[in-house]
Amino acid sequence: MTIQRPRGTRDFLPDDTWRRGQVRKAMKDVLERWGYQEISTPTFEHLELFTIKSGESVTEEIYSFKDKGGRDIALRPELTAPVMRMYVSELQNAPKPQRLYYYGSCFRYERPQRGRFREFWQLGAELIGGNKPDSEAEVIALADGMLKSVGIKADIHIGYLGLIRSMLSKVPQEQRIAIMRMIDKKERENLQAYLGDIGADYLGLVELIDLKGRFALDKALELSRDLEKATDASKLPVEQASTVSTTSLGNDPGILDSPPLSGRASARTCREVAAEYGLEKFQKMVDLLDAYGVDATIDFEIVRGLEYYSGTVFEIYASDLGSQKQICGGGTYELCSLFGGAETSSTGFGLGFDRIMEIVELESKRKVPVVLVFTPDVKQEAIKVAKELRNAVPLVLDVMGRGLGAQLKAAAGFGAEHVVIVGRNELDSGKLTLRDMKSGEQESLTLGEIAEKLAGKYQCT
RNA sequence: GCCGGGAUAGGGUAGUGGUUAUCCUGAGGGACUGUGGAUCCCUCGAGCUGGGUUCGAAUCCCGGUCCCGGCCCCA
Repeated sequence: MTIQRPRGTRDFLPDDTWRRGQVRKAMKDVLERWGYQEISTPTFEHLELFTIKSGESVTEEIYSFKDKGGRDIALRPELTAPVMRMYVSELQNAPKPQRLYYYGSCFRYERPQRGRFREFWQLGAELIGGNKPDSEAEVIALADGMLKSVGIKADIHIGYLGLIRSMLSKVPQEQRIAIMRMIDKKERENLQAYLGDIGADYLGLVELIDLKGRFALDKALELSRDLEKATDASKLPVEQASTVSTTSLGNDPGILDSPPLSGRASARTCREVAAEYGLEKFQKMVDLLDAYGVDATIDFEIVRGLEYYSGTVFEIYASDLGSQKQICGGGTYELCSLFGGAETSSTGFGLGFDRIMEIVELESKRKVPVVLVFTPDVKQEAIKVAKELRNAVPLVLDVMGRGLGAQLKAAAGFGAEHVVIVGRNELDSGKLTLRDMKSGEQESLTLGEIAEKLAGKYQCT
């Protein structure tokens, strides 16, 4: 009986690992060109880091345990919180903005299915220290560039929480939470009915989220004007919703338990984040995206359900991925104060690396190393030759004690394109035999000539 | 947590109660002593797991594990 992998985990064979490496490298190249710097954080953290950010309910989906010192430890379920923790403790006084990126595995105790595993990889970026339209546009354009670099065609949907939060400032908080949830869940009928029940039809929310693209923006501008008028007239204290409150967990059971909420509700009750009209900011951002040449759909239905997002939010979808088609999510948020730092806006995103791997198509294939074939009587010399050639190309040589014929046979089975043959004749003449395994042609060349000839064909990546 | 479909050598498979479990591929060894995947020979290697029904179970029934797809959820 062999030992199995734990549920929801995967082994990556050499080919898989190579493919993942290629994709990762292509996307990292883009990040580096945009001036982002890689960081890494621990695989496990104090459980508290994640419950502070997302509420106690997340513990249900976290791999957590008590260590031998009695500490509550969690395998990280995401990377934003660790990155922000690191920023608060190490980088608060560094020049802003900070452009950072990360790649690493995360763990969630969930039911595995297509594009969803218990250990999965995220590649993400954070631009910390600004909330201007410029930051948001840069980050979205960066995500777009990364996906394009690996040939993925994706739909980018961008929303703006400033407007919706402002609209919702007119209704009590519990209702706000319920409404956000219904928008996020795309429960249109329920939303319509609920807004009717509480007499909030006049907000025009359903109309707004039904529109996509340019029309959505026009509608938003219209609603924004109405909103200003209404506010002026009634002198409603907009600050009620605009105040940044750093109150941590909302432990009010009345709110947590109020139907029809569950799950994310606790996350939303964590805190209030600044809400402002600022629709012109969003418009500027859209114009900048245009300059970047990014094709995005304006979609106010994107609310990302999380209380700490404050400005632009976005999600990216890939069509042929079935039910788990979202490959990227991000936005502008304020998390620093939760971890004890001065409040700072950041914009960032996380890419679901495994889902991307399901849809990328790689044109290149991995090169099989050159095989050095030798007659057993010159093994010592062959090893010295191998050592030299390895400066130029990846190369393997027999360790199975095979004779020349068997070595060639093995090289053919191995899929080698080139074989270098070393025997007494070659050593005496000073020229080695280079055999092209496809054509069967052989030529006599010096070690240097072989190295030069093959180097270009076996560039290690 | 819920619903559906699965699980037979390393990979791919056949087999609806009957005793040595099918075939392909693969891997290792040998023949072959300085030139190819051929051929020949030998070897290795399997019914997820635990119960039950039965004279007898890969096959039928139940539990569990894992995989695939869909819900719930997705910080």
